[in-house]
Amino acid sequence: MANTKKMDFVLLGLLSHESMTGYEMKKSLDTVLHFFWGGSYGSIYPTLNELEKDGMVTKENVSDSKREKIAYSITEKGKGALKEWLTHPSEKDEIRYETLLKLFFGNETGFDGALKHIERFEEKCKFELQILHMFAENLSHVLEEDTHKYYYLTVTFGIKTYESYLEWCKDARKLIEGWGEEKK
Amino acid sequence: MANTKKMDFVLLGLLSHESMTGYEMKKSLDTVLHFFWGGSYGSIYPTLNELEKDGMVTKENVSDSKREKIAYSITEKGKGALKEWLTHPSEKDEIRYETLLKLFFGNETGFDGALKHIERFEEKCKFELQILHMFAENLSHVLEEDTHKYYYLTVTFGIKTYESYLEWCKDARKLIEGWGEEKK
DNA sequence: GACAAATATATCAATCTGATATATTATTTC
DNA sequence: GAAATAATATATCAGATTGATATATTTGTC
Repeated sequence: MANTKKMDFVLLGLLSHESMTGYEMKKSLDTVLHFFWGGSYGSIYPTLNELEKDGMVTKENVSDSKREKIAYSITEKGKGALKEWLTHPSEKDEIRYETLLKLFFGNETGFDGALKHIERFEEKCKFELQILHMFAENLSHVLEEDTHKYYYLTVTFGIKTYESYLEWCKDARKLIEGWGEEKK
Repeated sequence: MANTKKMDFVLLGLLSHESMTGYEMKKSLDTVLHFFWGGSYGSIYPTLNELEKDGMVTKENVSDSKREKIAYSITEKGKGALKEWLTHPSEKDEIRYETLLKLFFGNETGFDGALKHIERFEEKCKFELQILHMFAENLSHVLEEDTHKYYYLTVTFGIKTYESYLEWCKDARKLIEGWGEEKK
């Protein structure tokens, strides 16, 4: 499948919910999708132009309001392509955790170094969990709408995983502290 | 920090454990690091050449055995660079789950489509968990060695997270099935 | 009224992936 | 024991993506 480009479908998916600008898509990627996907301007804007050339989306200059912007909408062809992709099994599920990487090579820096990485990770998880709980609370009031149902599922995924990360942090700290005691 | 290249440190880290060939590093990435990091030949071999040019590693042609191969070893300079990187806070901790992405856009394919993605994800998690439990069991006998301690920590991370994924799968399936009932 | 923050689009070098090419050795199957 | 398949080993490349940066306007704040 060549070099299996995903950004196409991410943007089509967002546009299947509602028409928006590239900038707004980036904001969605940084907030609601942030817990399981990412994306940068460097792939958003070029991809949008390709999608338009291929008839998957249509552009509309919305300069009537104060600011010049380009609102994109999904076409029937775009919806078809999205649907087709959605029915295929997922290929790439992966985590890329620098924290774990540094922990794995921890013997170079010792127990103290490892503990610092874990503590920092712990703080980040607590912060993200707060946001996720807020999302869940807000969504719980509007679950009648179908798109919100699926959004809610991904939020519960985030909560489950971050909670398990925090549990692991506690266990890992205890293990390391125990190893520290051995050495004395 | 420019375009923050990580492969340098991944390879230096592996070589800090023991000298090996590029092929063996790839195998490590596909097995022990697989649960939190990745890497392809297309970045391994070029990076190894750069590292040698920079005096971070040394090459040694090991053609004495049956097969021609190049064994790499880390230098003192390389160890210094690795240590320096290890003490810096981690920057990039992220998951990229196509399953979650497809689930998020699930209203295009409906409950059945969502359930299929979750079931496939569930199977994958069960499979990975088996491997992780095997790793944990093997490691538990050799925990005296420091490098194994850190390895063990990453394995327990994998177990904790995959177990929480499985819990989420169960919850998510129930939720979706409930939503399916509503519609009837 | 000045200054910072947010909105909005766009591009680029550096990086990494996934695929492919090539060649040898080890192992399995008939 | 020959043939087919899998594993070992290195290497390269097009295509995808990131992170940074450039530019310009508008909104909000002190």
